[in-house]
Amino acid sequence: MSKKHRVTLHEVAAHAGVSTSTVSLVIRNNPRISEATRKKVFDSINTLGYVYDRVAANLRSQSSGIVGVIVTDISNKFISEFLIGAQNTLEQFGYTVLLGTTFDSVSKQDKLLSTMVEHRVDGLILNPASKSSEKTVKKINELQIPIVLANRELEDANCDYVGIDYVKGAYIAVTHLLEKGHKRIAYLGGIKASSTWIERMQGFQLAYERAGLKLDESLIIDGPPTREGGFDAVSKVLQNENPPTAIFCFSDLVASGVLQGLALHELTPGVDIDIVGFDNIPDSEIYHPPLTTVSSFPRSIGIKSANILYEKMTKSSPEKQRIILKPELIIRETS
Amino acid sequence: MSKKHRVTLHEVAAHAGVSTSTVSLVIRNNPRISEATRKKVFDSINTLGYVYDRVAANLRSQSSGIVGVIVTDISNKFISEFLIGAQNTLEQFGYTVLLGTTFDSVSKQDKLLSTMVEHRVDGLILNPASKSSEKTVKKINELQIPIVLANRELEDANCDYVGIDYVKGAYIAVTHLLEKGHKRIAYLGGIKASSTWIERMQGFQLAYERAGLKLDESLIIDGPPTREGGFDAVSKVLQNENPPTAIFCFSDLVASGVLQGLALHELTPGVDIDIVGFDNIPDSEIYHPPLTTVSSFPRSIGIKSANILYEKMTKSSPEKQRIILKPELIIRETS
DNA sequence: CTGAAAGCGCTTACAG
DNA sequence: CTGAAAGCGCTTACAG
Repeated sequence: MSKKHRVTLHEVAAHAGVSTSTVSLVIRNNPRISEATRKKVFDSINTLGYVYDRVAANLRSQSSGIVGVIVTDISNKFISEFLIGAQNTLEQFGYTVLLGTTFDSVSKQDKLLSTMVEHRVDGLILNPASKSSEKTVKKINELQIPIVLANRELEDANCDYVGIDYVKGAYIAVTHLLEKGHKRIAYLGGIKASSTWIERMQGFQLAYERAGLKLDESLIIDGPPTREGGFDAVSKVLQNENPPTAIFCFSDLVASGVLQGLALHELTPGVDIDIVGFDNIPDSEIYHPPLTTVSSFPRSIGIKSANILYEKMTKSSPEKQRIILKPELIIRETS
Repeated sequence: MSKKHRVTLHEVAAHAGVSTSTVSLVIRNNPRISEATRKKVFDSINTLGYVYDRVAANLRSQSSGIVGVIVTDISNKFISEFLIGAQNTLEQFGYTVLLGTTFDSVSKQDKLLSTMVEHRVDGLILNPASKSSEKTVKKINELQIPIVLANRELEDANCDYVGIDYVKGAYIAVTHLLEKGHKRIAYLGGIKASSTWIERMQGFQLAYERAGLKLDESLIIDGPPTREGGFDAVSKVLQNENPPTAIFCFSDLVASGVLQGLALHELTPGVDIDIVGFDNIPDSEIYHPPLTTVSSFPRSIGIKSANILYEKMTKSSPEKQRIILKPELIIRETS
């Protein structure tokens, strides 16, 4: 093993006494090579310490074996679970994952999209930033590679999509609160411009309509889909002259901030005020107190996204797919 | 914009009426190209919709612009925070991150290491699997690329390292419990073979020694560094004929499982039994009840790791570095 | 079942 | 300040 020089196919071929084509075929397990030759080549590979150069292979074969996955925030458990599902599935198919995190910034997202294309990714799974604009959609539609959107749908984007039914999720959560007798329910956190926020809002309204109630706009406070966002939103809504008796949170992460804020005001969730989250992240179970929430299925979304992408990358004319998973209500101690 | 064909440097050169070398230099912002030529070339790039092909560039220039980051578990908040730090820093330096998750499996780690090298990553940040063996170390030492280890040190590995002082962290946690009058303290979770477990054990022992106490091996139960691991360990230790009055947990994640297990036995943390975690992940603050824990600094570790790796990738003969961050005790309600 | 030759799309000296 | 030519390390038809 030399220090700087990388062993090439040529050298392996020379050492084994065959042609480079043969070595290439052996490496890729092509069955039309005889067992004897195969063994000879593998011996040479081992003694020379040859390392396959995918960069060269990719240039020649015009595919990279790399899939880009762009998400908004890996420290959000929902997203990290989603990522695990996508990554595991992709790796099983033999792909490697190039990860990008946008922190919900559209400009960062644009940059990542460009970088990934320059790296010739074979496909892309995108969990779009909340404020993705028409410009983003245009860019995505111009991309010449398979792409699937996850968790958040983009209007007019010509892509496959995997997500959950946020309308229904919000509907069951709010209906649960209404059935408990609440008439003033707040909706806290999440970016108003995003499809995920809008769809929850639709479910929220639907539940109100069916109950024959009118909603109070002053109880709807949007903000970043983070713990801080939840903390700020609850602080604001508690200053309302007629404060809510229950809160529907955009996500469990937002709910965690809401719980923090309530503790500060010495309000006990489930007693003084009812709270419902969204996502059912594992930690919601050990929040203080354990959080009632809507269960979505991030890992399944990741797996499904990867499967669809794989089909798009390998089949010639796959059908466009749109998969919507059904949510469930998990009742714990905050309601 | 044609549908299948990718525009090449050649075509841009022809369109702009210059040579490919010139286009190449323009793209890479080489200052020795005149402003006029530069503009002409950029115009052609835009009208043709040219996309830079890094795969080709990388093959020729023998560097990929990609850094591999291999971690044990992105759904662990400590790790995801670490990743954010590393990734942000690396991206600022212009690198793209190829992510690998081992789920603490050594064989998966081996495979990922190979894949990354085949993709010609320029450098590697490795958060080693708990049971990484001598074989792993040998493999790492043979790698011809810069590599920095994070969070867990590997004996005899010839690498830079960034982590925190686990001995001291465990020492301050256990001393805190001893000062509260506890004499039977359990140590739950974590893999016995890993440096992170061993170092905490050393701190644990040191605290006991200074207090003039002898430790009881039956209160030391190792296991996977996960919530499930914590749950299982606490279930076991509670069956001890002389159960502990306090528990030092390998990590906050383990502590979350311990809290779950205690709830099942109707023991109230901070009242019936004291608990201390390790990591100070954001959620520990809203655990039920809020967890006393040792604060480590995952994001800083990520940032430091990336900085050191960058130096190694760019400087010719950097000094070997070993950075150990100091932990702090955060007292909340479980003790 | 195996080999000789061309080429993927860039960058790199080198020449002018 | 710019161009012609070689080459990075593979894979891909094609021929035998």
